[in-house]
Amino acid sequence: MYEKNYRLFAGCGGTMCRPIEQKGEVIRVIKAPRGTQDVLPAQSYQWQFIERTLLETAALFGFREIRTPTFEAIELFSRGVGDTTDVVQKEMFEVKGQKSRDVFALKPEGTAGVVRAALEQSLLNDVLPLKACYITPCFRHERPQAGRLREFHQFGCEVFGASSPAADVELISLVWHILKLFGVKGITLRINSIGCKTCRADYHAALRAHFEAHKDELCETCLERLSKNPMRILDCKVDGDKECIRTAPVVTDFLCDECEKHFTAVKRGLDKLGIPYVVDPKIVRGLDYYTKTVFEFVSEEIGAQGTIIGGGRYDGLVEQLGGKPTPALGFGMGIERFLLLLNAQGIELPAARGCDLYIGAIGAPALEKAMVLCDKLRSEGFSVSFDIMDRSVKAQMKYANKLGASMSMILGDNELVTGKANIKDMKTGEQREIEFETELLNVLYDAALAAEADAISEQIGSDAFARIMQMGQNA
RNA sequence: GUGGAUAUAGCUCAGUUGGUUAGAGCGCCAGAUUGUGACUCUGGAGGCCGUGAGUUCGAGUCUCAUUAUCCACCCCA
Repeated sequence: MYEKNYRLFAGCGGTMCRPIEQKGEVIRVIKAPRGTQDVLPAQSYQWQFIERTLLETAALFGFREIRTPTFEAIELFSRGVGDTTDVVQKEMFEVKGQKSRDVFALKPEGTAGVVRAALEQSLLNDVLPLKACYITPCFRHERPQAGRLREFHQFGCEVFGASSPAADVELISLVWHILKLFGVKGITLRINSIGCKTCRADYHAALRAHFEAHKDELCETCLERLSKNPMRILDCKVDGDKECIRTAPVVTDFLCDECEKHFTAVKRGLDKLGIPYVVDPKIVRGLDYYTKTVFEFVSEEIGAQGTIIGGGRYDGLVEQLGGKPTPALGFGMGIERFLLLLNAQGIELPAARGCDLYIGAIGAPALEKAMVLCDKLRSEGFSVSFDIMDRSVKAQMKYANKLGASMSMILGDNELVTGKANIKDMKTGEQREIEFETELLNVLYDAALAAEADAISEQIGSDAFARIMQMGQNA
């Protein structure tokens, strides 16, 4: 029987087809698609905390959240991100409804959708600058690797309407604030200017001319890059330290006056704010829309995919997507990569809210009472639990311990008669008797007040991180 | 898309030159005198050794294929 059913799945391969027999039918366990990740209950507090902190920090800089669809017209990306980019050419997920002829793309990045929404909803006709931020899933069909998933999440910030270098500096300083807040170290800010439309064209031409002359020295991928994205050759892992690369022309020598001035002002602003950076003429962003300032925040600690934040100015994008010429800039941060970094550096995030009280019960009448009490306490805003597993008292206590309940109380026939029960502090083990109908709520309020007082005293003299943490918890 | 490594319990991993019924630690569940957690002790559940074929009297172990995972290239966050 088993053998027979098992054979039904022979050939489909992989652990996803391990059969499980239920009521005579074989039901296989389905695995998540390649390159996707589950955020489990035990870790979701990390996500919640990070997301909250990012949005709140961005709010300090005047950014408000925008939410745009997960899928968009394919043309939005081919026109926005660039027809020739890898992202558009070979990494997009396409989706369509079974009954519809229209094919869409799952968004491979966040910026294009924001620009689309800004144009469609006429946000750019309102007060400028427009500052919008978002947290969104992004999808790219690549081979999964450390720090590279097919579905990943991006926190992004976009500024529209500001051409001043001060905008570039402010945006970078937002990232700097975030990194400081979480206490991450060892991140390098690398900046570059890749010029505007005209001076970049000049530079590309010069670069191509240079490498055409050294074609025989280049590796295969670099030959491909020569036509597609010649700046990438500079960063090649194979050819990286060959003579022809050292002697190659440098972008910054080709910047027009305006771009040159802009870049100088950005560097000056960063100096003013005390933000350390490295000018790296090899930085190339893979998306076509970037102009002038580009930057990356890179870590050495999370594997080969070390760019945690990447961004820059994209003065031509709005026009490209049908709006009037509007200077703009933004960045995207990979939340999974950021999490990898936090873990690599052993940075602990505040734990999720625990259980305030566990009410154990012996017998049906007591269980009913526990249920009613829990219901009442929950509507007062306390996190409480009771037994829904028909467990023994001992097992209930064990469970309360595993929940990390701060207090516990057991109800049985005796308690129902006297109206009194022992309430136990799970940390110290101390017990005291209370009248649970009248005193329980006060006990919980007292405990909450004491916890808050502790938190405040810890906070005195502490940093912004703790304050934001507190803000979040009170919210 | 290209290359390398790996695949044994929920997790981390043992498993000898191929040899009876595949193990440990952690976790989970249950007990250690009446209705109270943590520490300790005892017991239990949970695996066709990723899948398919081959070699062999005999395969978790050797060979091939396949799938998946990880790492790197590429690309990017």
